[in-house]
Order: sequence, then C-alpha cells, then structure tokens
Amino acid sequence: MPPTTRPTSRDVAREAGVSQATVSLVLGGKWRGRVSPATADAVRETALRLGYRPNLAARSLRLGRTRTALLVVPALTNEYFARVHTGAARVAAAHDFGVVLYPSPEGVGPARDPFGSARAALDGVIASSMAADALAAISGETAAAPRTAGGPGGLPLVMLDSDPAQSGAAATVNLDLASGMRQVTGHLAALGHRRIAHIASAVDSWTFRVRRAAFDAATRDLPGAVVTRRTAALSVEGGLRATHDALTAPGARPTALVCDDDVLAAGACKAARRLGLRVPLDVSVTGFDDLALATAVEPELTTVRLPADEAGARGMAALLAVIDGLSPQQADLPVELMIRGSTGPCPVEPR
Amino acid sequence: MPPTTRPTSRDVAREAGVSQATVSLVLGGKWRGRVSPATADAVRETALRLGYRPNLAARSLRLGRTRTALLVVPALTNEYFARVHTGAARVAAAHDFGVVLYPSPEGVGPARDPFGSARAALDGVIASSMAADALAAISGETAAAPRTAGGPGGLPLVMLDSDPAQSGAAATVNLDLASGMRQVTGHLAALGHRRIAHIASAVDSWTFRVRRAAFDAATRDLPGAVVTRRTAALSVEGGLRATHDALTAPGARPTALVCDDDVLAAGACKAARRLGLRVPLDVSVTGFDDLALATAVEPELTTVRLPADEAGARGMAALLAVIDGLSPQQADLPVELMIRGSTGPCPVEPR
DNA sequence: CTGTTAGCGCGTTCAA
DNA sequence: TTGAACGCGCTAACAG
Repeated sequence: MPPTTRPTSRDVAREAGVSQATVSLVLGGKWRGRVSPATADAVRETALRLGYRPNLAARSLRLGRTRTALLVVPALTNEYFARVHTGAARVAAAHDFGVVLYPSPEGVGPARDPFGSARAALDGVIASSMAADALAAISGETAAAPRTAGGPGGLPLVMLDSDPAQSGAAATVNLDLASGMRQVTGHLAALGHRRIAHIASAVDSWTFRVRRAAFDAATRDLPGAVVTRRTAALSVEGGLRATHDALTAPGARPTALVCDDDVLAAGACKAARRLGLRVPLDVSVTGFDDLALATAVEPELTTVRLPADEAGARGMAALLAVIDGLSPQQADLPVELMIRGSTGPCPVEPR
Repeated sequence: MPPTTRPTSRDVAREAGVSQATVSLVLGGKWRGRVSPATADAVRETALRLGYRPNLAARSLRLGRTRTALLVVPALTNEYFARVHTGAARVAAAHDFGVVLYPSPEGVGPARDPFGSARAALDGVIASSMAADALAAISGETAAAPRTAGGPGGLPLVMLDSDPAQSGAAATVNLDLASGMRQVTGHLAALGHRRIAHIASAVDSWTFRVRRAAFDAATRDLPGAVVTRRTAALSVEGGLRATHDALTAPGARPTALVCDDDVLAAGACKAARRLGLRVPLDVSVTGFDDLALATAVEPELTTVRLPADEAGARGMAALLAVIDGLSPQQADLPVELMIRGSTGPCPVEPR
C-alpha cells in the first residue's frame, strides 16, 4: 500500500496498464472513438478503486483556466449577499464553474488583497454593491500593472448593483431600484401621506445614491409633500437614532418613514414605539430588500423585494458570457413592492 | 508590448537581467546573503513595474500545498455562520492562509461535491454545525478511496459545534451550549416560571441535540416543573406554528418558551401576540445565538450569546495546528446569557 | 485505436 | 552570488 500520497493519473495509468493520456481522455469524457469501451471501463474502475481525484493545481496550470469566479461582497452578515451568492453558485455549477466568496474588508476584515486572500486562480470577478472606496481598492489593486482588460488583474469583471458608468466593468447587472422607490412613495402617497422622512443609509455606494435620487424625484412630483432626510449607520441602532431625530425634530412630525433598508426600518419601528407612536396607526414605515427580518418583526414590514438570487444568477451568466467573448444582455431586474402591516392611512390629525 | 498574457517570473527575470531562480528567491523573501541587495531591489522594482503576480496554480503544484482551507457551513443566510467565517478568515489571514466558503446544499444548493464545487486545492477542511446526513455526504465523498487521514479526501478535518465523538475529525471546537441552556432555565426558574415549553429545532444536528438534552436535564432538577416540547422548522414561520400549538394545547398554558434559536424566538413572539398574549407580561420567550435579529425585534430577546467569531478563529487555529502536525488544545468556549426584555416574572394567575 | 512527447510557471537543487 | 536544469500532475499535440 502506497503511503499517504494521493494517487496521480500516472498511478491510475500504471495500475490499469494504459498510458497517462488514455486516463486523461477517459476521465475527461472525450474518448468516444478514441479508446475502446473495455479500456475505458477498466480505467474508470481503476480510478474509482484507487480513489483518484485529479490535481486541480496541475489541471489549472496546464489549461490556463480555473473555472473559478470570485464574488466580492461588502458584507456577509447581510442575507441579501448570501442570496446573491446562492444564485451565482447555481448558475456557476450548471456550467461546471466554482464560486469563491470574498467578503471585502469591513472594519478589521481579511487581508486587503482579494487575490492574495482568496487563494485561488481566478477566471473572473463579480463585485456586488461595493462602496466607492472599497471598489477603488479592488480596481486599483494592480494599478501599477498595464491594465490590459477591464477588471482587476486584467480579469473580466461584472458589477452588480453598481454604477453602469463605472469604468472597468465588462458588464453591469442592476435592479430597478428607482422603480422600487417610486412604488414605495406612490403607495404612501395613495395612503394620504405628505410629510415623509427618508432614513438614508450613510454608506456611500451607488445603490443608496440611486435610492436617494429616486426618492427625491418621486416626492418632488408629489403636491404638498414635506420631505426631510436623516442619514443612518446601516444597523438597527443606526436606524433607531436617525429616526428618533427625524421624529423629534422641530416642525410638523413626519407621518411616514421611508428607509433605505429593512434593518434601518426595524430600527425606525423601535424608535417610533419608544416615542409612544404606534406603527402604522401614527406613523408608517417602509423598508427595502425584503430580508427575513421584514417578516420577523411586528408589524411585518412593507418593503421592496429585491431579487437577489436572480441578480447573482444574471451576474454569473454575464461573466460566463464575457469569458466566452460574448457580450451579455443587459437589463434591469424588476423589483416588487410587498405591502404588509407597517404602512397604513395617514392619521387624520397627526399633530 | 507583449499582448494580453500576464507576465511570468521568466519575464521579470529577463527584464531585470537575472535568472528565474533569483526572482523566486527575492520575491520569496529568502535572499539574505544569497543575492546582492542591489539586484534584489532591481528585481522587486521590475516585478512591480510589470505588475507581476505569481501564478497560484503553478505555485500550488510545485509546493504541494495551497495555504487554503475550506469552511463548510449549512447555510449562509444565517448570520452566525457569517461570523464564524469572519473569525476563521482573520486567523487564516494572519498565517497567510485563505478561506474558501462552501455552503452545503440546503435544498437546491450548489453541487454536491465540495471539492469539485469549491474549485480550489485544499489543505484542510473546517465543518460547522453540520447536520448528520449532510456530514455523512461529505465524509462519504471519497468513500471508495482508502481513508488515509481523518477527513474527506484524506484532508485534515476540524469540526465546529459538532459531536466530539464524531469519527474522522482531527479536532473539535465546541461551545458550552449546555451551560447556556442551564443559564436560560435558571433565569426563568428564578423568575418563577415552572410551566416551560421547549420550541426545538427540527434540524437533526448535534448542536440541537445538545440543547435538548441540556434543557431536559435542567428542567428535570426543577421542582414542580411542567415541561412540554414542540419541534419547528428553523424559520420564523416554523417557530410561529410550533408556538401556536404549544400555547393552545389542552392543559395549563406554558408561561415561558425556551427557543433553540433567535429566529424561532421571533416566531414565538409573533404567535404569542396573535393569541393576545403580551411578551413578557403573559409569557416569557428566550432565544439562542444572539443574532442581530435579537435586538431588532421588540421586545428585545433574552438570549444566549454564542461567540461565533471566536469559534471560527479557534477552529482555524486548530486546523493550522493539525496541518503543522501539532495537537490543538481543546476546550469548550463559554457562552453568555443576555437578559433583555422578552423575559419577565411568571404571571401570578396565569390561567 | 493507443502511446510518447512536450510544456504550462513555479521553487529548488546543483554546479559554476 | 548567480544560472541551468529538473519535476510537480496534467492535457494537447503528434507518432505509431
């Protein structure tokens, strides 16, 4: 019995009494008409018996491709990105690709270098919802190098939920966030709300800038609208504080709170309740994303469902297309307003 | 200018006017007294200028090691595992290791084979809180192969939050879940609760079996305790249904609900409130894990804080030790009861 | 139909 | 102090 070393294709060849090339052909599945069925069966049987598994490093080196994509996300604690990963992994698996996840450093995260840290040879990169500075760090990672192709390290790059005008991306997959924000404000307007506060994420990324712009545009067209805005750290606590400020500011109190995120909305509900306000009787609250959190809290949040899974899948499909030299189709993914219990008619005498 | 191909160490050598070996020595950092400082500087400058980055596939092939570990988790949508990853990645980065995440198929997840899907050559595996069957699927992945070392594919395996008696693991890192459950029941007992329902996870994994056993042991020693149990799918909805059943079952209604998980606890609170019961005035609820959800809901959940980050860190440290041929230290990580608003004194006339 | 050969890019050994 | 040569395991091309 050979010691702890794993069997190589050479071992299989020797054991089966054939050449290495034959083993490669058989296990590679392209032996039709090149190797006799009997030999092929013998090779497969031997490989199985020996527990042979190809050395991926050697294969990658020989092929020059790894069939591996890197998915860069700002944070893993957010369920949204977990769903993006799920979708991307599903499409990747269907094309015999792998996905390696790289949670971009938030605070004292992993090393700064995705390509050193995500210790894998990569065929392409997908980046989702990256903050401006984090994105710059990734794009600039090989700034000294001649930027041959679009992405970092000369790799094909697909951006998700990011500025389409961003340089370097071979493709961009976006959600129709503006539509989502319009649906939110439309819903609130139909309920009679006019004094609306926007609890905005303090994160400086494209996705939140779009939400802000869409909110502004939608409320601008709303006659009699009185709009305020507070920015908040992207957490329950952050949402709570910003909302407290918004609700206790001098002047007429808002009757509706439009939050950039379900997490902020959860904080908003807490703040409202601590001020003795009932949701949605005294104040309506909306979220964004439709995380599990949205239905975990009470009342359940009216929010915008983002097809995270689909975005990940589209992103991976686009990346695969780019790798194959094709130009991927581009279209914004539709979003859907989920009307639940956290919104209601504007109170008649709110003050 | 050479076309789109990335520069190799040979290119750097040629450009700097030295040999490949010199480049390797310099960039490998072990040139002290072997290469002149001037040459070393020239090599580094050239490498930077050309944007040279070593081919990881070639390096892995040559070295036989990849400095990469696989982290297998049951699901990414749970913040707990995100934190495990964070901790593991932090320790890994400090040792120049990478971490590749493999979310084990839940439902229609990625491919069944972690080693095909996580397309990377691996030095070791960490598996966290795996359900019995999922673990078997992974362990059996190379069942036909001679099981040389402990883990799958003959790789060093460290188990997190899993049965220490599990065969195949070179080390196990666990949380003191039993203590956590004792603290929960002790807390409720001190508040006067005697009729206690256990809302248990339906997932068949060691971590939940431990919680169940600890709950049973703790309540067994509680004089006058009346204990019931409902199992629930691991979701808000699942917790809601199981709790509804527990609260509407014939006989005296429980005054306290001990949930296996914060998500279940959130569902429990919803169920209680829908039955017109106030939390914690009419019924107390406890969670487990201390996810962000615990403080997002209202009232905030009394729960057991699990040091997920620390568990991941310890797991990675243990794996690195095993890889280095050392035997890692083993000790259960302490957990902490976080007393918040979802628990209160037992109502005096509960019926 | 099968076997032989060559080389992917790297790190290491040996010789100069 | 440096360069030349070798081989890790695999697959694509060619030779038999």
